[in-house]
Amino acid sequence: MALVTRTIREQVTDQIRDEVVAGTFPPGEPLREAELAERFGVSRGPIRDAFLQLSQEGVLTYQANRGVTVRQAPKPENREFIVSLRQQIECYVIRLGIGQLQSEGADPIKKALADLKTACESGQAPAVAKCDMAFHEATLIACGGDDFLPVWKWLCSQMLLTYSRLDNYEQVYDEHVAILAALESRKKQASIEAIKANIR
Amino acid sequence: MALVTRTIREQVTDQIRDEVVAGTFPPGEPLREAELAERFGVSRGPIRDAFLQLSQEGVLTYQANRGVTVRQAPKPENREFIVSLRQQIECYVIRLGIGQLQSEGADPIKKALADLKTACESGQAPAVAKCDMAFHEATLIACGGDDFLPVWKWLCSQMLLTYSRLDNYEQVYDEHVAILAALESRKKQASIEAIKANIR
DNA sequence: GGTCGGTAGATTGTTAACAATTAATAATCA
DNA sequence: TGATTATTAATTGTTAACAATCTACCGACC
Repeated sequence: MALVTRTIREQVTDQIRDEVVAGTFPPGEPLREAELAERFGVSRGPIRDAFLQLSQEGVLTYQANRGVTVRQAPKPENREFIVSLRQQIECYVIRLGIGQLQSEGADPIKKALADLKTACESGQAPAVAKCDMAFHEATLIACGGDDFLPVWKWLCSQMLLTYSRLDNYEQVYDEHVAILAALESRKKQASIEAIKANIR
Repeated sequence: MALVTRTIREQVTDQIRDEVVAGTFPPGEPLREAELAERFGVSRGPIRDAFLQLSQEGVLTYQANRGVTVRQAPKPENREFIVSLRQQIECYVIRLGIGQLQSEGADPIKKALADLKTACESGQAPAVAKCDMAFHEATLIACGGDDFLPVWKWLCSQMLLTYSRLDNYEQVYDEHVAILAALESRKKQASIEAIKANIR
């Protein structure tokens, strides 16, 4: 059992990230360590760790002795550039790694796609956004792009902080089906086109 | 007095980052919390915070319950791409922000340039690398690119982990003089060219 | 009326002790 | 002998208490 033993810090970090992205906390208002510690039933230590990590990820803003707040969304004029950087990274990793992608290497991507399907059917935007990211992360890992994960996550966080285009869940799902299909058939150019069409 | 009150965590983080970049710790060998805590005369708390932050910055690699190690340098084939991303960010920020750059806004850049001169004359590679980064950081801030600082720092860390081209200190200094001159005269295209020539 | 200074409460920063996990060594059994 | 399981030491993860800092409030003074 117990394939992975997740530490409290990791669980708390994921939970807070989800809530911030889902818009639970009003922007500008500080997140209090003691409050969250009590809510999760843990001490302030892991909460502090989570705050620090999420600040680095670009989800929260940290000020010494004054705590953290939800990071304000990037300026609209910067969004296009951020999207471009994320596109470049995913396309670069695929271009380099699709050749050595084994057939069983795509299994995590398939699983992520199944989760995404469930989320789309449920119609809950935060769940869809989370599964969407998980799909792309699985793709990056499968293509050997682990090295770029931190910077990729930062870019994704910035995108998630802005209003996202999660309106047509059916289309979202279809686009990812197309990505997986192109990857599995080892079509480099088609995969890149599918990724570019999806990231926007 | 006391322009900024730097927390212990920040001081420790900077110190460890400097040492890692300078090559103090052999790659692969774990960094021990207790050992560093004793060396700095603080408790393990701030050390843990520093480890966590530096892992996010891409300087260290963190494994649950097993500590951190110096991150191995990115694969050589990825270096060119990383350099390209950093170039794009700096050029983008300058393109967008050079218009609203006030004359006194360049003061921190001038100060960074003076520090760089001192470092180049001393001939110590780690000091030069640090001042080099500080110069570019000051430039980004002056042009209103604060938002991109985390992702920019990650890219820089990756570059610093590979063997760098710090051989001709005089040229390094001259290149930065050229950058500042172009910025101060508000020449957008010339600034971008100077930046591109320097980042490699 | 407005500003300066101080006090009290709230909040974050740091520490040291304790718990849980890991890795290496020794002991047991086939 | 070889492999497998206890044991133990080293290390990280978590907690709770203590210290330092900041914020808001209130009163004295000009």
